[in-house]
Amino acid sequence: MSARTKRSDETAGGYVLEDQVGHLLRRAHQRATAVFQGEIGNGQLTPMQWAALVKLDDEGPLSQNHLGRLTAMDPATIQGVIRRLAKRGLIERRPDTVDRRRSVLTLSPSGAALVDVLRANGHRVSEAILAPLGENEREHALALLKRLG
Amino acid sequence: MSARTKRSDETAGGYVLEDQVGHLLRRAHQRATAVFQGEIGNGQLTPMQWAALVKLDDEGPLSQNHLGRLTAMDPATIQGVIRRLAKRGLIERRPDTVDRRRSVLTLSPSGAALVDVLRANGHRVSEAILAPLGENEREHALALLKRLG
DNA sequence: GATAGATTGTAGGTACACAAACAATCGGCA
DNA sequence: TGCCGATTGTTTGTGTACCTACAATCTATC
Repeated sequence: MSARTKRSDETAGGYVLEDQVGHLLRRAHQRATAVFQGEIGNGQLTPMQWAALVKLDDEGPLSQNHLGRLTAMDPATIQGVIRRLAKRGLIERRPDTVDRRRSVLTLSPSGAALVDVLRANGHRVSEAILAPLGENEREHALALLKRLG
Repeated sequence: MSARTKRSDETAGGYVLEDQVGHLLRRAHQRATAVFQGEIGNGQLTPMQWAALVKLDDEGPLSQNHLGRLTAMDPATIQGVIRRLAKRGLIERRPDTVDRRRSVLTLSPSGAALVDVLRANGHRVSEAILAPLGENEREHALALLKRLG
């Protein structure tokens, strides 16, 4: 194999990059984040930061690792996300009086206000990502993705 | 809204993070890369590096940017991928005699050998990622993902 | 043949993503 | 009470991923 005989010349059963789930998932995710940047209405905000803000708004005060689990982020990853959000004043951290390992996270007033304003844009983001699919296919796509997660 | 009234208490139409395509795509992609690392059989190799190697094997010598386009990578991103693969001796770069801006990439003998050996594992990776779905759903899922990319 | 515009590769900066290793702290159990 | 294992958060290191800006080079057009 390799180099001389092109894959496209071969019969079925070949490994075609464009047909692999992993590659397709990566490309779809790529486009999804690009759409997010264009539609969320706040150039600073990334998808992860948005997820953290929304979850904090929905669930109320949480520890850092707990928020990470709810948003599917590594402890090392959520740490950076929180640091950047705190630096911008959207999140406040205070030590937990009961468990001295933890710091409790809450949305700042401006953080909560931002979430309220941008929630509508969040719906627009999801619609734009799903735009290539018909109305019936969207529910089906979501169901399949949930099983693949 | 925000903080006091939990989203989960509200009626339909709320913005639930777990139901957003972007979030689901991110989680599915997350799992896909984890499965890759476990099944590809080479601890060093990442999904992007694998994509670059396979495409080079399929298409023969290519310029760096061209390879990036074929694998859906930014010029700045493919640059790093190529640098690491070249450092490990899996890819060779030589200046293009015709267009002096370009450098032509080829698989080294060991790079080509690696692709040959691991192609079978590539199929195993894709199957493992799709394992949660039934036989009929897989084709449908691939088709939907192609339209979302 | 000169020049404007596009393309190629590089560099610096920011932001995920995860593994590995670590100190501080908590919880349960002897 | 004392200790061991688990949890919390941090740090370091590597690898995507994209933006902006840039120098070198090519191409199309005049």
